[in-house]
Amino acid sequence: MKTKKSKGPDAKERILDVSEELFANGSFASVSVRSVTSKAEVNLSAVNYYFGSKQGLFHAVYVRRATLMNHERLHLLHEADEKAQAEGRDILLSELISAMLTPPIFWLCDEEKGFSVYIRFLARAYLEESSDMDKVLRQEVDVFDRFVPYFQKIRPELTKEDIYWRIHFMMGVMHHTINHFHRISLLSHKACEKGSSEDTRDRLVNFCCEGF
Amino acid sequence: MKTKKSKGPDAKERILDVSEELFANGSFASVSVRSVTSKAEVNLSAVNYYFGSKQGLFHAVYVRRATLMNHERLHLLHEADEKAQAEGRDILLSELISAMLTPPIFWLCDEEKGFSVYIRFLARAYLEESSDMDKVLRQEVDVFDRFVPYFQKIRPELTKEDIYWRIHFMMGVMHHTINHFHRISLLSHKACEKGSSEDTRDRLVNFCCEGF
DNA sequence: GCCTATTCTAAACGTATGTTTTAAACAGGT
DNA sequence: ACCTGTTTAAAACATACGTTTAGAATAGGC
Repeated sequence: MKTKKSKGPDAKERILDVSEELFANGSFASVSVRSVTSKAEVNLSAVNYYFGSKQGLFHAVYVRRATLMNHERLHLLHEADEKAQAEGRDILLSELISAMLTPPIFWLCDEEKGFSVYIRFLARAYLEESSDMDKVLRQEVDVFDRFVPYFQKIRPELTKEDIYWRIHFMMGVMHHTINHFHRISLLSHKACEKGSSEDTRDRLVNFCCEGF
Repeated sequence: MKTKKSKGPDAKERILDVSEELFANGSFASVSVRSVTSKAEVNLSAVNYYFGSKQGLFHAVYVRRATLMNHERLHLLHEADEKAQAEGRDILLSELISAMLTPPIFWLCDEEKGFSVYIRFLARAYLEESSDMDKVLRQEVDVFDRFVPYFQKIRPELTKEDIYWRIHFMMGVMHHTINHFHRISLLSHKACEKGSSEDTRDRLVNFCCEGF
């Protein structure tokens, strides 16, 4: 019997928003259920009520936006593919890489929605040792598999192994860029500042294209 | 009054070894002082006795090998520089990048000593939010500064900003490779296995060279 | 207005945490 | 042997943790 909630913008959603942010800034263990519930202004037991456990909450944060992001990736891939076919040419390496990296990078720089927080959350989630995470990552792996044939088509000299390694490296650059977005200015003694999303994306895509 | 210790290979060192490993596999918060002391077979209070606090222990783990690693980097840089001068040529880009990446990557693949654990520890430490870490990273930043003029010499078309960005990306690929060393086989459906240290290093250096 | 399922609240539980304290054991130096 | 500084030991401290429980509040369906 679905009803309207009492407390404004849905307590459940508010918990997800808050924990997304906290998990983005700290490790799983360093974020307490109490810090979540107090910041979300819900009762302590709400987390266990809605998500069963702290681990369940973490999982829910991941799932909420993962599907959407991977759909965006596949959508961009599809678009680029159609455009290439229409122009009677192969898909470009930069288009492939851009399709993989643009959703997270754009989300990262998206100030308005909570997506930027999600991307930082994701990059951190990859480091959690929970055996859950491997299962959770499956979805992303499946998406990448869809890209592999395209890479092979335009770089036939590469083995599958080569391609997986390079995708692996690309994700590395990306996650690092995300996790240390704020540290580039420290490294460069303020020579570099956080630029626009396009600037960051272009630098990143460029680096990866050449590396590939 | 410096004396010989009673319990074999120095309790203090044993604590560092154990916590290095535990911090390499989990976040700061997820590692308990008790798990350290019990695995190191020392009394619970030993951590606070030797290092003042858990945070102090973490810091000590970092410091123990950081200086050595950065010395190795500078040593390789110096070697390459001398070799290039002797041959009357500019230093190669690959030599520069190799000097930065070889120490951590070789340590990573070094089965014998505890260095491999340290490298994983390091990559994780970068993500700890403690304001301490920024100070701790200064040392590495200083080393990279020594490399910048060389990059500028052989790539005069690049601005300092460009160079910092690319060093930034390189560290990203490296840390990711380290943190997800075990996951490459998951991503590739077992197509890729953890190869030799040379293989990994070469792939990595190559990717970074081209990206640069 | 009553019923039922859902949501929220407050309190408590048991355990694990980092740190401190107090005292015992120990190892040279003289 | 005695002293002194260092290291180990066991216990206790206070707090923070994730989770559970039992009951109050709430909202629609009829």
